[in-house]
Amino acid sequence: MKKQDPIQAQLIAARRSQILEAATKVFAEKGFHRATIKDVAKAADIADGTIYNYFENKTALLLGLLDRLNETPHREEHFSQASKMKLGDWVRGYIHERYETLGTQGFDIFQIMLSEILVNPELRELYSQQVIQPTYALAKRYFQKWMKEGSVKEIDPALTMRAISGMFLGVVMLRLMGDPELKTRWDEMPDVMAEIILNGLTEDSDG
Amino acid sequence: MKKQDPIQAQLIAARRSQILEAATKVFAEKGFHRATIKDVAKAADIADGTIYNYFENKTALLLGLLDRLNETPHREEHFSQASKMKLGDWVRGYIHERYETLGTQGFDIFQIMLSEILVNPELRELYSQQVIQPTYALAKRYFQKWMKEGSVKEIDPALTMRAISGMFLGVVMLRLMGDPELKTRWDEMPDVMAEIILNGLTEDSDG
Amino acid sequence: MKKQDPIQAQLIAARRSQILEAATKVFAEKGFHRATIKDVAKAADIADGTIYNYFENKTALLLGLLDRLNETPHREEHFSQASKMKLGDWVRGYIHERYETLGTQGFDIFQIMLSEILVNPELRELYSQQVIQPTYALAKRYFQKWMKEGSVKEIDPALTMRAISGMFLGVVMLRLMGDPELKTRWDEMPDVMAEIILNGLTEDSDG
Amino acid sequence: MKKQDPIQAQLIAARRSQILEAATKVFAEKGFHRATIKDVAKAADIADGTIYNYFENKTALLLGLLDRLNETPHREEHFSQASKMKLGDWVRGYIHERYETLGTQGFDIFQIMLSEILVNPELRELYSQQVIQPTYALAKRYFQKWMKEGSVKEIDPALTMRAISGMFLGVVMLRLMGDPELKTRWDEMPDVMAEIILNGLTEDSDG
DNA sequence: CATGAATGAGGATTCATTCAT
DNA sequence: TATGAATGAATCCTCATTCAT
Repeated sequence: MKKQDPIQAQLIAARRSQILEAATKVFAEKGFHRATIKDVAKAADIADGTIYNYFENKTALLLGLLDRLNETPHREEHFSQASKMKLGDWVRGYIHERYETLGTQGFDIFQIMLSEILVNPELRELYSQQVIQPTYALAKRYFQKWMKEGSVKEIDPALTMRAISGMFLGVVMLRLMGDPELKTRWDEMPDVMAEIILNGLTEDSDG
Repeated sequence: MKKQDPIQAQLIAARRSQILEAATKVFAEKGFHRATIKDVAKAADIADGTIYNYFENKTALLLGLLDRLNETPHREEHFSQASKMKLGDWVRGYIHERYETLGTQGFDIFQIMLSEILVNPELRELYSQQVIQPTYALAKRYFQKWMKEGSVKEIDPALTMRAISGMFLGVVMLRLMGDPELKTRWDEMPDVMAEIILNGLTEDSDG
Repeated sequence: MKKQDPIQAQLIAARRSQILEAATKVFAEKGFHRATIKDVAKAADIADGTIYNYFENKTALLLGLLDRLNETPHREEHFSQASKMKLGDWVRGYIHERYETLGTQGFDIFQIMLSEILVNPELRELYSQQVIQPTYALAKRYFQKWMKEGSVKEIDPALTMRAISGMFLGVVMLRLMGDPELKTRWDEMPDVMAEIILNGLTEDSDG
Repeated sequence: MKKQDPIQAQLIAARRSQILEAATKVFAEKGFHRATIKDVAKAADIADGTIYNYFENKTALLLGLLDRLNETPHREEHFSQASKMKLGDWVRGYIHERYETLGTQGFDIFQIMLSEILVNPELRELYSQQVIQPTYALAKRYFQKWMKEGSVKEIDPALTMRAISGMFLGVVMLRLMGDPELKTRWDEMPDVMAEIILNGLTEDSDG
């Protein structure tokens, strides 16, 4: 009431950012459960109680992180370029981009998030609604277009999408689980995955 | 004073089994963190303290479960049949089998396990050593054979294996995250996945 | 810079009133301990901090409420009519009036107040000084008059007064404790109490 | 299972007693809200957590105290002697006894209890069920007998009982509120109260 | 080995109060 | 004076683990 709403809103957003920043760092280091609110507060250089002025509880910090991850991605943009490219290039590009958004610290926090998602229904639901479903919806449109064009075989789009996004997710999981090969040769994965997705393992004529 | 080792050993093994059985049930129901030692003890119909005669601490229960999951699988057996079949049939069969070992409760406990693996380095290491690496080692042999035979293209085996097992893992993850489509149509997934792995999404002639 | 004292004083009084009004409502609804300063501030439509410009701390709000309850009562007035009436009528009237000042919300706030008085020495002292002692002092005068007139037996006035006001208080307590009979038939109590106080339970001749 | 049930039960009862003893002392000194579980644990010379093996939560300690107060009283016994005595003697005796059970520390703890009862519905309900209602039920029987005998006037028993027990309660309240007169002359109160209850304030002939 | 009562460190959360603006 | 964000002490309760019996 005292200050103008827009400025207020900015301050609030800034403080929330500051807290989420700290949370990202602390959670990535110690994991969600081992990290305490005090840890986060210290990292953000504020008092414990202040966190509760911006987040309902500890779990809400995770939800906040999720929201944040979601601000970045330009999924739609990438899909929209599909029509302009050869399918192969597009797939490689897509994988690349998807994996780039994870970037360094992204892995750590994605690891924490996945761990909690597996165990926390609320978070799971949110992730489903905010990340998975929208992606499927988007992908479906293009998939159908490709099928009509004949650049993609006539197969069940729903399950195929799940197999493919499963591959993305699973490869990340394997890396998160510490596979050294994946860590070292991470940059080669998009090509490998794209090749499998597009052409499979067998020579052209097999079945 | 001590009884004969073999009998002792059997008793100990039995008691461990009893406890792990209980742990499986309880963890699957409540998750690892929410489940208490008391819960497990009750489910096993023994005293809290007794558990500590067989497991060093709560985490050791998870490690125990992991060991246990590994007793079952007949990975080697399946691989050994590879030479006898057409590649396509073999892949479909393998996926089927892999997913069957999860069965009902398997999903719940795998969910818990994955969640912890992501966050607990010790567990992660164990999982890597006992499950992932052996699988890779095994798969690698056959992969190379297939390549020599020409039934599989010449591609990097290490990364390819990771992409494929990533797909297995990721699809399970997506189901664990609550995807309704995957729950309903789970039985159709092996065929879809096999088709992609073998032939990719594009018609034979594409690139 | 300061405005004239009288206006200042009025503003201050008004703001205090506004706050106490809100406190009454909030305390009655949630109880003293469960109610937060924020609750009161919201109800008063002011900022938390403002309350501290008018009251030293949370407890002072209760003291303020007590002061306020004391502005209302017309104890003296009622007593002053004693000489004009028959004793019986006067007693019945007094009880009626005393209970009327409680009125709906009165009960709730009295409940809170009593609860705190029992536990908070400062409040207890204030209640004693501002409510109990004045009442006794007043009552004593009339009591002695009635004794001289012979309309009341020669008994110890101090203890008798305590027994009688104890009855008033205790009956309210019983109602506050949720007695359904008292809630339903509350209006009949003054007559019952008056009858006991005046004539006791036994027929005229007993002892 | 290890030790015999009866011995077990005794140990448990003893520990509960030990804790309630400590709680009585601590609550009486600091009040319910100001007293911490740690305080009680220290007073009982046990660890904080141990309390929670015997009581669900802090409030349960109060409920436990209430139960305990209820073990003592010999209400029924006293009432059963009613037929043998003159009404006047009986009433005086009853008041005496009722007030004796409070004895020294009883006042402190009753004070805490009342304070909480006024504010805690659960406790209120329990007090109503375990103390108030049984007393009413018991009293009602005798009341009706006395009326038939003619030793008590024909008045509404329900409300009369409430007026009288209200007097008991209220006088205690006034004492708890610190009335010095009541503290000093407490022993005289039963006679004063009995006189009022039996004969009222007025000389025999009045109305 | 089995028991389960005792332990007590640990952590999320609340909220009265302060104070810079 | 009004504001309300920031503070951080305070506390209930949980639960893995120990150990005397």
